Amino acid sequence: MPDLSHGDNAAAVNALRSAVMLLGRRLKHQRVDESLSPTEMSVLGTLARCGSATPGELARKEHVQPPSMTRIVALLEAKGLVRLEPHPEDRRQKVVSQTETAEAMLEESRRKRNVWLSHLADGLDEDEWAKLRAAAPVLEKLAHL
Amino acid sequence: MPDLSHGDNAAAVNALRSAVMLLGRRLKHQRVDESLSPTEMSVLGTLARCGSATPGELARKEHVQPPSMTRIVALLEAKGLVRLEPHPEDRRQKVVSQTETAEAMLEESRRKRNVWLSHLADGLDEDEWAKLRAAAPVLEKLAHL
DNA sequence: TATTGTTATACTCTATAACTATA
DNA sequence: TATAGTTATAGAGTATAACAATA
Repeated sequence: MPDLSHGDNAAAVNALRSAVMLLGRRLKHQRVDESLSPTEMSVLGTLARCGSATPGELARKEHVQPPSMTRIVALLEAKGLVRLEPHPEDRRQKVVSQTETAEAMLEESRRKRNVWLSHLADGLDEDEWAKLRAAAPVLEKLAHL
Repeated sequence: MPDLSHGDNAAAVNALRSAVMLLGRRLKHQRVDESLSPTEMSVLGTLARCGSATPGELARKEHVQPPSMTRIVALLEAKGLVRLEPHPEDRRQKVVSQTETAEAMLEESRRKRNVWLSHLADGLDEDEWAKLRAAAPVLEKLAHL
């Protein structure tokens, strides 16, 4: 493995870090769904993919501490977006799954996201979009590393 | 401009958003410099590039409200990393610039960042790194759009 | 004893509103 | 009047520590 690109990687990591923090701050405010925090949104996305999960599993997947996930799940339940059921085999655990309301809401948020996307599209050319599309799965992998 | 890629862009934005929020949370904790928040770090980076700036300019560049920047600058000053001087032409404004301590600290943080980078390098192959390097400037542009 | 989830509490970062000083 | 910066205050989101119930 050649180490030539190490310096370039360092520069890239530098740029990524500042861009990620800045984008994170801005995304917090440009929410596609008012009244739904980024992490709540992310949990719903995870449930849409996985079907259902225990609070502990969700905490691990979102890289959040268990007490934080307790709060997030409680908020989602209060909004009618998830359902909590007893675990069939282990009475300590619970099973969290999304409701039909959540599915409808995710569809609606997809629509709103496209509006925001149109704004961004004006600022980036096709070549830049191609780079973003290529990097998106890598960033996801990186986030979960 | 063909609209064929719009759906793909939406998917990419989706992935980017969740990756950005997740990475943001993790970066908050995996700080290259203990006792220096991501935004404080970012401000130092900006000052390193621009030489000096007023609190208002910094707030605009970091997309933070003026009172937040007041606090950040005060924290950096307390740590001896920036210097505040009166503006030569406008007595309402101030000029913020980095100290020699800050430069030394940035160098030290660069060293620590490479340690973290080595960890990441194990998880990504060269092709993935190439995609990240290509996307890094686009993400920065996006963050400032 | 170890593990899952919760409660209680505190901290960090940022925002909004109201104020001061200068232009 | 308008602008730069500050002070005071509040809110969102997360963490740690201590606890309950179950394994």
